[in-house]
Amino acid sequence: MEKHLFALQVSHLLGEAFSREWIYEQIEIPKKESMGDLSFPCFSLAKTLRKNPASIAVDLASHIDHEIFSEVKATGGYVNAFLNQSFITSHTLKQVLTAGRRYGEHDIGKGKTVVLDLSSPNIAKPFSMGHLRSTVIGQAISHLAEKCGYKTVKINYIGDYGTQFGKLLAAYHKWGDPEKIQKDPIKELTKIYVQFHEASKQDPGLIEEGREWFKKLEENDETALELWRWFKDASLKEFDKIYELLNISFDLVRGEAYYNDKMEKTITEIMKKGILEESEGAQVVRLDEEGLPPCLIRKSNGTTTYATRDITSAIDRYDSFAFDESLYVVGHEQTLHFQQIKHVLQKMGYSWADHIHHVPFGMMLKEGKKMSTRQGKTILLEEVLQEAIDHAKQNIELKNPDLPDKQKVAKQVGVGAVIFHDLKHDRKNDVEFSLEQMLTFEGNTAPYLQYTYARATSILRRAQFDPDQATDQLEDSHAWTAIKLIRRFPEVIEDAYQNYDPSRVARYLLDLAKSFNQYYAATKIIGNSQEQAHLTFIYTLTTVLQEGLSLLGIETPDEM
RNA sequence: GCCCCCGUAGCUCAGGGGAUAGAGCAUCGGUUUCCUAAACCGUGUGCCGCAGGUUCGAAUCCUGCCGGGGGCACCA
Repeated sequence: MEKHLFALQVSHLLGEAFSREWIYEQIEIPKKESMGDLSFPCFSLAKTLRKNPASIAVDLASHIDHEIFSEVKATGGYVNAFLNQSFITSHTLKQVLTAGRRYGEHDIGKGKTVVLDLSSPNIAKPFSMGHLRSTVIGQAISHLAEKCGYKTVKINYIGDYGTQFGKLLAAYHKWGDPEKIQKDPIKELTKIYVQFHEASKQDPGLIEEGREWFKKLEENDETALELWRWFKDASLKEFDKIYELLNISFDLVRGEAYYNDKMEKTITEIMKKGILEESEGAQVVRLDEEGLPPCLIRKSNGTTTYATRDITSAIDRYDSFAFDESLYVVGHEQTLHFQQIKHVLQKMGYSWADHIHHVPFGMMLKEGKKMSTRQGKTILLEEVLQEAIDHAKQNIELKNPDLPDKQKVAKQVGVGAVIFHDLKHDRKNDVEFSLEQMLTFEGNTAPYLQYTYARATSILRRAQFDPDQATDQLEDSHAWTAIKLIRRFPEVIEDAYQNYDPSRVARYLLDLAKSFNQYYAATKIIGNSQEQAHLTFIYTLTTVLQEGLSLLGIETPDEM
């Protein structure tokens, strides 16, 4: 509102030469609060107006006048505007009070559907830190999409097929111990899988055995199928424990194997479009015009690839959900793969292929290197979560031993810390795994945000705040930074969704909490002459903080 | 070899054409007769990988180089 008004005023003064849209885009928030609340740089006007930026700024500043601004002044080449704090504060508090937790909603996605591919762990393998990224980023994006008015369909596309299972079956017949597997399936299966890889270095014949077992699986050999089902069920049970901890559910859980009998149709279709070619005994779609390597559709031994499966599943997703956007929250090492399947779909004539977006993210690194299941280097998420919860429990015993429901709060704090540690980083960057950092509960962390929330709600509780008694007339400069941030919440949501980047919300919440803690340290609320107004402000802040954290999939205990 | 991403404080990271480059952690010091000290305040920190170029203005855009990572059809 204030930004539009500012642009409008500047636009009137400058006349036709510069569009209001352009002026609006130029407006920025000054680096330092002491410089003002909004700023318009005049440098690029200098050439056209043939005046130096500083005098343009002086000229503009002297002519801007509106009750929403308490002061407008020129500083160097900038026109800096200070907002009328009581007016804006009152307006902001009113907005949040009216909307409640719906504050920040948009209707840009109204009537539209977003399909998300997220988590997608592989059976018989541990749920790694890498899958955590896909899961929590995907979950946050789905929440953001819903906040923007979209309907979402969350799909967990389980990796339950491929040559790797042949290897696992071969390994099982060599070293498998049914009792041990029964007891701790993923650990035991991973062990023999790693063992298989070690042994195959000495004995390459093992790889051939693996291929043969996969062939049996494809031919529906009963022994192979039975084992495959066993491993799959056992794995899914393990994954569910983690999903329960993370508090995430899916609309559809489906394995790649689901598409086994549907791929011939896809291949036939590709062939009919005349884009399928023979190459080195295999069948491919050439993507020379796009500057990409060919997309392998059928291997020379007649079996299909995951590209074929992903093309088939993409078509199936469109047929089932008629999506407006289809997002794949998958690591950036698969960028090429998604470019390929998107282009193949386009060549097949599907215009909706343009609405497929790979949402890549960086890898979890260990000592600067990719973690690999084969080398047994993966870090188990379940262990990390457990350590985080234990650590939270210790903190509670130390700092708030009388807290009721300690175990529940420890879970909320520990899990929140792990989720937030992942989400606060820019999605695209690689993250160096550090248990120490994940277990830090001070500074830029989820526990910091939760603690802020708990302290704020604690005041409301003690003062027996009743939203019906709210008043929006607050005069307090300490609250100003937080008020301005609360105003920005809706645009942060939209921006984060449109960039598929939850870290923007994460960093925003840190700023918001920081501003509140500064206010809190400087203000005595209970007994204050404006007590009701302060409580109202705190109430709106907890609303935004809670809603923001909830978008990230993080819970907010009232006490901790 | 080719393609993509990254290089900012001791560490982990923001900032992605605009003002004196910022946070957190770590260091050191301070704040509790007061609503949760998982907090707040103060303190120090930078050839923004290197070299050119574009621009009134570059950490930011372009080119080259160096360093790290990922990918490049029968793994997914």
